Amino acid sequence: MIVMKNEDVMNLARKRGFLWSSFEIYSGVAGFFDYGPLGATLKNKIMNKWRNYYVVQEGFYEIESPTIMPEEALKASGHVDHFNDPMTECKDCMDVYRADHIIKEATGEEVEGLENQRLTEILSEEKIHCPKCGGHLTHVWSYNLMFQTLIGAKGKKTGYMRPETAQGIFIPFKRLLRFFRGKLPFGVVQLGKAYRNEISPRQGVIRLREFTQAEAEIFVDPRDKSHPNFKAVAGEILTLYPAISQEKGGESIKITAQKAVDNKIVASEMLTYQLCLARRFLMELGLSEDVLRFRQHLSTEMAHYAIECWDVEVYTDRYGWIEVIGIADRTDFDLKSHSQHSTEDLRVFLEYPEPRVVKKLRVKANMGKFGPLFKGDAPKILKALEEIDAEDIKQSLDTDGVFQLEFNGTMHELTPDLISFPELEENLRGEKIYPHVIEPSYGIDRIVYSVLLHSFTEDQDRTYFQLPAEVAPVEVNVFPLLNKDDLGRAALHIRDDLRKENIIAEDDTSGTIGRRYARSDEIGVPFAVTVDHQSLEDHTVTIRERDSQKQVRVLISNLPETIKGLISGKIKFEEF
RNA sequence: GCGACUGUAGUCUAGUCUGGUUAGGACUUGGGCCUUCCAAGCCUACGACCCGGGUUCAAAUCCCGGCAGUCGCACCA
Repeated sequence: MIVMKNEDVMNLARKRGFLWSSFEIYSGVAGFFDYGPLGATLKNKIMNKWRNYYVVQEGFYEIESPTIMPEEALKASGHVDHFNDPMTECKDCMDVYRADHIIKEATGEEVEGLENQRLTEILSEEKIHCPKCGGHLTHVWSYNLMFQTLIGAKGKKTGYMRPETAQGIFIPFKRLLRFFRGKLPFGVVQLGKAYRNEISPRQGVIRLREFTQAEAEIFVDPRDKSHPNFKAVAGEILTLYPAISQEKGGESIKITAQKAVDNKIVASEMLTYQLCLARRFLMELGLSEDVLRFRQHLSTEMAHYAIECWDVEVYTDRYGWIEVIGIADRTDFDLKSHSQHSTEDLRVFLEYPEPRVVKKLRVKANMGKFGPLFKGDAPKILKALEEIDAEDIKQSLDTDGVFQLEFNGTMHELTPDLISFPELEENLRGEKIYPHVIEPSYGIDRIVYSVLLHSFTEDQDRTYFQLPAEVAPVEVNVFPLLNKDDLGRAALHIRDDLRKENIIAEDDTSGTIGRRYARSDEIGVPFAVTVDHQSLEDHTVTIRERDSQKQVRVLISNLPETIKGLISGKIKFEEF
């Protein structure tokens, strides 16, 4: 049974301090949300769980880079060009077009890079109308998904809020490569805010203008996308929705990770391994198999940097299937592009298993003649010769008897008596290549939302978040059964003892015990400890489990250890 | 971005059409009473007309603008 009610979930989340829209007293700004006291803790716990997965278990390292980036870096990444489209809209049929595209279609002129105002003028000068219905077009506006800012007192340098955390990992690649002592594969992660100035963010926490990403960039040898630990996940069953099924209107398929690779449904072990990891992560957060699927991007929707991408989607009642994680093979797009724009060599030297012997021609000058002929220019001409493929020079000499070299604006004729071509055996130990990047990119806010949505439970007389104990923002509540005698004081002692053991413990004395259980359940506290009169006599208390509402009695002295075991899952409540 | 509709305590809502007393109720929440285990009851307290401007003797109510929300269109590299 799956109960989801976006409305009820968001109401409860707002009421109990998980999530609310930001800047409410100034009537709010669309696309921004606050995490309240419980929400922030829940989110942090989910992020820490993510760290445990990727940093501790996978052995990747976390870095932190600035959220403001200079224009050059985002030009290299392709974001400046892809986020700056001049748009125009038909006043009649309301279709939206790229203004430069329409003009090019109508006039054949390339107008890319012109100012919006100029484009607007061209539209009216050339009497260009809506290609669909012939209606009038609006003025041209910039459709820019990045938040722009100016860096420095004089504000001469344009900066942008980063649209993804990934770039912060690609840019210092040389230093990272050195940190990992030059060996592939290695993984670097970053958790942090990213910013996109969405046109119309109207889907609550699903499309935020400022959101939290957790991204891992795994740098791999492009010729070897196997995974050393693939066996560990090979038997896991994945719900895949490949591009080809989507195009044919087909259904998703259930298939083992091994078969997905064997049948080439997913391109590599590396990618498939990441799918399995994502699935495990979400399931441990309480999302069940039947609300999860992996949808492959169609070639038309793929981002500019990827060759293959799988979205991990979660089913929601309000929005249908939503993407919570994107797992992409970004190839060498980013490193190559940053190399070209920055002139830094971001390649990795990969050693061959065996050195390769390559036979090669070398240009050898007969210095006895070469020197006197060219005098002072001789060394420079020699250097220029080395830049040219020896095969080409030899061929030219063999056929024409002369090789023309342009140097410093004058032509020099090189004759066969000046140079010879001894054959050399070169010992190649490896080559320099751009690593490929496998990138799982988690949308933390959407995951928090999914966890709340799917943990939301309504039974006959309770409404509550059935959060996994591991991520519950309050781990245990301590209640005196009644507000009299010394029960309250005893409860506070117990609460403090639990806190000393790093357990998130709260107390509540307001209202009847039933009301307090209800309040406690509502925010998903997995366990409640109740102090009664018997506690004062035999030093025992009861532990009540949220989901079963059953109680067991334990010694107060064993309580912290028991609660810890229950939260971590090492002790099962049913086993008492 | 465009259009339609909507906006009263934490929540749900009465009042708005037809301008006029101290903006009413329920739930929630805080304090207290009662209470030996699952939102009971009683007393009590806190708490609101989205923001700005206009019309008027007087605006929650009428008008204009803004913001936000919902829906539709579009957008979502």
